[in-house]
Amino acid sequence: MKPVRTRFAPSPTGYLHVGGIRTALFAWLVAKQSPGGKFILRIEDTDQAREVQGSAQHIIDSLSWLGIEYDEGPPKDGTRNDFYQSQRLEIYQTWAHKLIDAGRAYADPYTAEEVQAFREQAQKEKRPFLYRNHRPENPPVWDGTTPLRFKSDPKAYSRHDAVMGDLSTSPESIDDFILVKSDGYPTYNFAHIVDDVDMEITHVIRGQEFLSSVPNYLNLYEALDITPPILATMPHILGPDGNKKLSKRDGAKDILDYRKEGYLPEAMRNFLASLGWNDGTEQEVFSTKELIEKFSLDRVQRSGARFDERRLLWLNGAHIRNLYEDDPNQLYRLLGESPDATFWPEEAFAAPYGATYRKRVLGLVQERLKFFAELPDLTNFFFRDLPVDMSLIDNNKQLKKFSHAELKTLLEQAKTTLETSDFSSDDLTNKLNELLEQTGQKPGVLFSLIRVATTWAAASPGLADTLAVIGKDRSLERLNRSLKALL
RNA sequence: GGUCCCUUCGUCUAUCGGUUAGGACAUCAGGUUUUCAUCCUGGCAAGAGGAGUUCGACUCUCCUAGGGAUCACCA
Repeated sequence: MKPVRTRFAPSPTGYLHVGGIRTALFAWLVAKQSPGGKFILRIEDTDQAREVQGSAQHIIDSLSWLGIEYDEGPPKDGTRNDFYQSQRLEIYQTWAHKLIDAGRAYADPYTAEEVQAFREQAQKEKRPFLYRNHRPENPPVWDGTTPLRFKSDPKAYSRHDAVMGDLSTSPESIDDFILVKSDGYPTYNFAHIVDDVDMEITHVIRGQEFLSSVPNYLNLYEALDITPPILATMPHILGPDGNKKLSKRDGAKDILDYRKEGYLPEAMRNFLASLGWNDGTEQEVFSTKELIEKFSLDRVQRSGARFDERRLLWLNGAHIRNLYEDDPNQLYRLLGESPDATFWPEEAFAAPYGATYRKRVLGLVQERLKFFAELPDLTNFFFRDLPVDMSLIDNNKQLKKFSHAELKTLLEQAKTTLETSDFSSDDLTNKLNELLEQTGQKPGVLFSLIRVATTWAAASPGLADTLAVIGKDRSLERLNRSLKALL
């Protein structure tokens, strides 16, 4: 049994979005779950016109962020090697001549306009256009200045697709497609077949857009006397609305945008895998180790899955909580390691605060953190005094029933009591309970008031914990300031 | 139009002929001494339609409808 070798073969025409990266993930999982399996990255840059500068590097960076490391492929610094199709032109030439010699390829004598005329003619007659109906009887010798076409042998096929199951097609699906363009570059249809053989690829995993071309590929494999690899066709990921496949045009995000917003690669892998795959149990949260163990192509859904970012958000939160429980320092480290930016509020690195303080803050907010970029909103009041905002009191459903004078009296009492606390979390809890008795107020009123007066934030963690972290001096300072504001 | 694929809650999905059609996200309602979140409890919510096979069909077959892919010197 040959070792498993899978590949991801994008063309460098822009960034990667979730649709493309999911295909890469699945190919990677198939390779990793097999002992000795290899995952290969190949850049399909045979269309000079569509190539976008820097996108090969961008693809490499995206895979790297997601931890989808390839065993063979382009150098990480972006220099070109044999894993760029543009560097393999001689190889395609050699194979092209094999086909010519075998009488299975011929020079296309028509101009683009002539072919177009055939096409329109067929369309007018409401008949499918097949180039092979116009196959020239005595094609000229191919000199490389015209396209080279495959001389097909149309027939029906029944085949098995690792995802889609048993498929069958009629001879109408097969035509004389172009192998080599007049600029000397091979088409995808030709190049990928040659490369997959050359690189000993065992599983070709790719998107649904290629499904209708597969009969042509099968025909070419036969002409080349090659046993086709295992073919697996992934259904498309659909955009948030409509039934169109997810595309950059419709605003599909660059996968690296998720890094910028502070999503965990682990969560992203989980999310991607769950779009169209599950293991048949009710498990939702998977570690990557589990994905490698449990993934299988035959459990991939055959219909398209709609991309729902809310699910990603939830999964990311779940993974953040797991991460923290495993090792609080791990989350802390990740927050500092982003190549894009620090996720902490700017003030978090000012003089009075150190790693210990930031870690305490993180302990209080980790369970409400969905992605790192919202950290400043969740924690800014730990690091700076927020401006007094009376609407937080006047719009509060508990507090708006009271006059400012009444609230001020309550707050005075709170201050007196809190001044006697050592500001440990436990002692604060006791003191706050005493205060409830003293004032006869409901916690809803008293705690809301103190919370707002010491943070001026719309939301915060539990009161005692929050005050303990903010500290005695600063908490009392803020109380004084709030008392002044409550005239 | 030709060829091919798909069709279970709003969304992602489970079900290998027999289930009160299950779970998760989202949403709604409660609870956990305030808020936000977490966590817990509960609610709402689905087999596109029609024939057939069968004792029995979401599951198998056919038809219809709907959706999608593709029909480039793009991948």
